[in-house]
Amino acid sequence: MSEADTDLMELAKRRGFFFQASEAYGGVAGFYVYGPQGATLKSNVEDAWRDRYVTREGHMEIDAPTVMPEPVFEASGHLDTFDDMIVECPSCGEPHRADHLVEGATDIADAEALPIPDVEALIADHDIACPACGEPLAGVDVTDFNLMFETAIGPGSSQAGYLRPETAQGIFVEFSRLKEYARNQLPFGVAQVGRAYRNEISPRRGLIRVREFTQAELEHFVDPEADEPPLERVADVEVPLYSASAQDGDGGIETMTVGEAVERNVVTSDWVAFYLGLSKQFYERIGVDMDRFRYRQHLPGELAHYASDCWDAEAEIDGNWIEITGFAYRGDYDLSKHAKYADADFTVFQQYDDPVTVERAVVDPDMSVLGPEFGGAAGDVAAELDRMAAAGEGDFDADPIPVTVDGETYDVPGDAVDHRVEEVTEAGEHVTPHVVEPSFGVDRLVATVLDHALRTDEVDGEQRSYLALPPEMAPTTVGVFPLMTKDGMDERAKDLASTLRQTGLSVVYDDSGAIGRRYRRQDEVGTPYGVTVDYETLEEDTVTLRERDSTDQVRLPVADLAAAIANLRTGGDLREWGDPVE
RNA sequence: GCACCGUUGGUCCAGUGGUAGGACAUUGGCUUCCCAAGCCAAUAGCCCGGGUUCAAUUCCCGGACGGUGCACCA
Repeated sequence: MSEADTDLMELAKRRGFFFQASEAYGGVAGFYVYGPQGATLKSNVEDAWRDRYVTREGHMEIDAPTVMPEPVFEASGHLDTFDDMIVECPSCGEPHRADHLVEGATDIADAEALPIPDVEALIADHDIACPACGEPLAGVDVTDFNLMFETAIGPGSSQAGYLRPETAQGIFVEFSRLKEYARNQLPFGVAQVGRAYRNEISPRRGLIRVREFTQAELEHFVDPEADEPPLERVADVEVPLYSASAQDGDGGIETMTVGEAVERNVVTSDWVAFYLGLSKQFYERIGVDMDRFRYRQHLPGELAHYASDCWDAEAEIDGNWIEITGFAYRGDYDLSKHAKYADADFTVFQQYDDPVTVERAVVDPDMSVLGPEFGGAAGDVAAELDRMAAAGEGDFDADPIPVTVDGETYDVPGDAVDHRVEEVTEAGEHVTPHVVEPSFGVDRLVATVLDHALRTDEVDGEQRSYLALPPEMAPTTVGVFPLMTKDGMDERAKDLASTLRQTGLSVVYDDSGAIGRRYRRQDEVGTPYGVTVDYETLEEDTVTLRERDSTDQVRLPVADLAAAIANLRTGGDLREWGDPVE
């Protein structure tokens, strides 16, 4: 842990950005509280995200429950793939993936699918030993460790539920309603900002790996055949790319435009490329240092069970690269899985430009004949006839027509089956949309923004540490101080603070201690502007306005203050608003 | 989950088998100050459980939490 990291943790705790939860009861690993500064900062980051990915892109936002019933996660694959079979060596204590050990010792390719008793038996039968120390593992319990938090829904013999491990499932599950709201038009995007939960084996490094966290996810549903991303909007955006091949070889980060990345096929999915470009602008806006930022492609073995191409946005914190966003092309994996398990429609009907006419074989079996003839099997026979016709199988000119169901052959009288080829006009088709998913870890964004904002410098020979947060992100926008608490300066300053608050600004009033100390206090929590009421204010209605990063000050009329601050927030120049002080 | 190290006012640290001290911060007063000034005062602490002991914040064991390494991270 470096000095900078320690400094940041200390600052975060002392000034109320974030701290360990439930410390009064000894604390619990992987849970954090955002304090008064941190909660506002986080909310500012979320607002900027909403503005970028929902408002400006014309997508919709929903807010789904964090608890969902078990079948959701059977469908999503999280029950199977999100849990690990652990066997712990009784001798050296090393935990191992039991299924991996079995796969290594046998021909079984997918031991994870086996029940635990079978895996335990296989370990005994094959004399599997601990890879670390050689101790035989026969007879040692294999335990399931699922990274999802389980809960019970309702009292008594309630149904099992889980805290969602990603917000995305709350969107996929509600797809059929959501597509209705999108008036059955692809493409459309659904966003969600909310909590997700993973029972991490080993939470680490402050906000970086926690058990309860906030995600901001966008699920962009597109027609894989017809929809193209508006690449021209981001074609000229330069992005630092760290490709899989560069990671394999000795290559490094290569900066190129999005257009070039697509051209050279460095990023294979155009949709992913589009979001890499769009998102870079977002990161810059919230204060991520672009010198400590890169897009890294997942290595083939690293891909999630649902993803075909995946890039992570990574930020360097304290010498380590951490994932702050995953950009995945999830294909139709999720919607197809839910379609299989759930009782709803996970497709969108796409109308053709012009209806097409196709020839289709249809059968119309006479059930008044099949029924008495085959009894209970009649329904299955009819279904099989249907299938045969659609597949172009079987000989419908024969009499009788042989139909095989469950290994038994039924002779269907030829005149009981009306078989013909019809011309059918189709206006469109049901398409399972593909999903492009930018998935942001909000807590990691906050951690990055703080880490990248922390500065130290010297003012008039005194050390100063401050957070160079973008004004839009800063928890407080302006501090108002009376130079002294006498001759009415404090009253005047309180009035001014109140007036500024009415304009919607986040304002702090402080009259404690010397003026310099008050500037430092606000510097430390990243407040970008400071206003000081002095004797001249009382006489001439002017104040000094101070900028955090430069500590420069100008004097300007009180009447101009709100406009000046609004202008500075959007990149204005302090010196255009008044004469420099000293 | 394993291993090593750590845990003392709000924060960062020092220290002790007889329950503790500093720095910074905070609050009040003096000072009336435009970049952490000075003086006075106040507030505030030994992670939890068990053991050894007349006595444990200190020693021993266990736990929780934190850091690091390994494993894990769909």
